[in-house]
Amino acid sequence: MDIKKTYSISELAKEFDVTTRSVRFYEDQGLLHPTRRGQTRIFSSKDRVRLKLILRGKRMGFSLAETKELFDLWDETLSGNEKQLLLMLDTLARKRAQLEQQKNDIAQAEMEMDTAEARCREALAELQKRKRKQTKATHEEPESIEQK
Amino acid sequence: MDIKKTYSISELAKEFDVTTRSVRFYEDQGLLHPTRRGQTRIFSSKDRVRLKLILRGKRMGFSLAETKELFDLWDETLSGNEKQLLLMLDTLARKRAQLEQQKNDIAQAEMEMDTAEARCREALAELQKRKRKQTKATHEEPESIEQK
DNA sequence: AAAATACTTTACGTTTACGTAAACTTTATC
DNA sequence: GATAAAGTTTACGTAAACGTAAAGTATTTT
Repeated sequence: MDIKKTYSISELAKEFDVTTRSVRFYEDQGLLHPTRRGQTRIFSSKDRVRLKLILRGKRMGFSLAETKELFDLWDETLSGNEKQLLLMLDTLARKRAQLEQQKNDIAQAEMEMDTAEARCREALAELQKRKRKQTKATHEEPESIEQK
Repeated sequence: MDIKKTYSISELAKEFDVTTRSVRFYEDQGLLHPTRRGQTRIFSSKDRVRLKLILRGKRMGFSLAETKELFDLWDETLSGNEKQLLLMLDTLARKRAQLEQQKNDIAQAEMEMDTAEARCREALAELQKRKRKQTKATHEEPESIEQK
């Protein structure tokens, strides 16, 4: 239960920081289904939710086509026959597998970033040590050390 | 320490299930740097690692350009001056934030898939119940029930 | 009513990440 | 030595996801 019932294109665009062009494109591709008042698009809170899902999907590396497939499948599922329900369960299982893969990828990436960061810090410490030595060695004219 | 030292283009392509076209494209974009024996490309195990990283990046929604930036930055970092090291640390922090966002996205998606699956199963159970009732009601001519 | 603001359609342009085909060379196999 | 297999360059093609005008309509503000 959202606060508002309907939204203009620019409201949605602003809220989710996308261009109106993108929103229209998503409609064009069948991902959003605003009604019209005259020419003007009126978006429902369902559309709003879907826009949110579209953008999350993008962050997770899903194409618009993939997201649309999910939307369509879910709509068909709501029509409620057994085959559709089973199909949806199947799709859900596959998507879960994909998410597992992504979680693994992220975990790997984090580990590698840990070691990368550690190496960076080591190298920095090494540089600092040398700097201090230098400072001691040239102790009588410390202004000779570069310090931008 | 990998098993092998060098790889042909088709070896890599097969191992990671990409086309040779893709591998050449990655080289063209400056992500891989095979040496040559005559015309033929010879890939090092460093190239192999990078290919693996490229593909993982793609699964995580990174563009080739982004991945290349990281590669380049890391190479510069290895040259070891302080500014580069600090820059790398900064980049690492930003990437971590990005990964956090992705983890949130995944967690959200998983929750939604949980409820979606639950609804599916409810709907299925509902259908089964109705079916059983039907069977009882028409108990004397059970062949009248559709069962494809 | 004039001007500004928000929205619309139509349509061509752009970037990314390759696919696909043509024509050629090099290397391995019979 | 012919032929197949694997590799190469060059170059045009394509789908996705918008960007960017252009030119018009509708609404609100002054």
